[in-house]
Amino acid sequence: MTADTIREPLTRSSEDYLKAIFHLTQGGEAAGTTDLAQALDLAPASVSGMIKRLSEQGLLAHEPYRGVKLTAEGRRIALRMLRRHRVIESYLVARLDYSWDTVHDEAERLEHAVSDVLVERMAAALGNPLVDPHGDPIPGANGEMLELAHVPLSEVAVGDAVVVRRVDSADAARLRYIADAGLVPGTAVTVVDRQPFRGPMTVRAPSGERIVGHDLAALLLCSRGPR
Amino acid sequence: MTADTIREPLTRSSEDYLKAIFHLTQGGEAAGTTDLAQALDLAPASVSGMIKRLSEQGLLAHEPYRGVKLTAEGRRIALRMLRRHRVIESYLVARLDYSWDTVHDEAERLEHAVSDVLVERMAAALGNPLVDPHGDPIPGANGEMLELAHVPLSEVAVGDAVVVRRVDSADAARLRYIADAGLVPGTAVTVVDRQPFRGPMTVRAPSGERIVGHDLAALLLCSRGPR
DNA sequence: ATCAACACTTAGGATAAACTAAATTACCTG
DNA sequence: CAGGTAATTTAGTTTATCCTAAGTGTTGAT
Repeated sequence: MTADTIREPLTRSSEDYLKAIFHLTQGGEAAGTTDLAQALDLAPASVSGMIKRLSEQGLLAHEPYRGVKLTAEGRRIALRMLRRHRVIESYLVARLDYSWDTVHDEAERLEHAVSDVLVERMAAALGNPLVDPHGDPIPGANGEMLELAHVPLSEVAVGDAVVVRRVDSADAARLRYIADAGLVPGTAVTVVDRQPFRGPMTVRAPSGERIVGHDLAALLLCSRGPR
Repeated sequence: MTADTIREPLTRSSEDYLKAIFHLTQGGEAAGTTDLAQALDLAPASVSGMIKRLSEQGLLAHEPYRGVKLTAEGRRIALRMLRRHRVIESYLVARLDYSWDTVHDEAERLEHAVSDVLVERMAAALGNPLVDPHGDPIPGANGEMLELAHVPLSEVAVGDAVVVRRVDSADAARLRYIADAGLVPGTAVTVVDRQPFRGPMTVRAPSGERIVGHDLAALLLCSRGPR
């Protein structure tokens, strides 16, 4: 009986915290207050306060001085936000002429304002896509998400041929650079050379040979097969 | 030099106040605190407080105990919100299968979140429409608005033929009723009979003869000519 | 001309979310 | 294992927006 509390609608801030925590805990580790503060561009003390509120609402599991993880409910909400964000990005790019480097900020605001109905209409209009324009998987309406075994380009061996599937960045300038270099998702590339010690690598792409720095290569997630 | 202050972005609340004041002052009269409170579903005291803040920001002209009007700047912002709202409604109906009775609430939230770029993209995608699905004129990007000489159906004389152009209501149930009665904008109707003392009237529409109450007829704005 | 009713404003308080400054805890290093 | 550093939390303040309660202004009816 006490199980399903009547949940009052979350604030924008709360939604942003949950999203950020979701991202930070992708690796399985709890998210630290400072990391969260950095991700959200807030003072650590502000984050401590919000962590307390969200924990009281049952959305976070907080071990003081140890960090936070999402509860099942918190995770459900985070995935809903992620779905919204990625469906919106997909729709804006496909139907309203947005480019993949400018679409993030718009989606960041809209994701807090759209209704579930609108998200589903947009998804349906696009044929329920499984990935967004950056190659990121779009969680389903029930929270299930395609999990793909991608390898960062920075870890592909010399001689190997892979396909760029996903670009792990929201930075507009970086995304434009990647597009200009002809390394968008779907591009087949072969590693020609790799320098050690996080040095640059050389890849052959349809657009020609490119020298790619290690940090950038680490953001280009690739697959060997057709997916 | 002091003329153009750097204006920090308005809050959602402020935008809603400006919109409501715009509507209430359409007739030329100043808007009273109580009317505003009713329109926004807030306590009058809260409205007094916000009026003070918005006046200090130069968006309202407030005569204590006499009501408020918009300044030029306040009006500019209100028209921008109105454009957003009506462009969004138009887009959702045209492209995402919304019906005219459900679209209002969605637009009400989105109008605070969309960028100018997105609004213009949506408008362009629809060929820059001049009216929204309810027949309300959409202000231009520069604030100019088509002003049409419409007559409420409730004031059309017996025997006269007019075309419904605009429905002045945001209430979903009422809008559904109007659609069911076949009286959406664009419909040609002839007044067959009118009862006095705000009584019902009978009109002939393509869908058949309809008896329309006075209050509803007052919401159906009509024109005689092609517009 | 007064006063009751209503409209409006002021005063004071609550909540959410941010901040800074100060205190506390954890952990690594020597 | 003591101490220092970095991470975290607590305490107290600020801003925006709402509230209720109380006080003030306006006005129409007698």
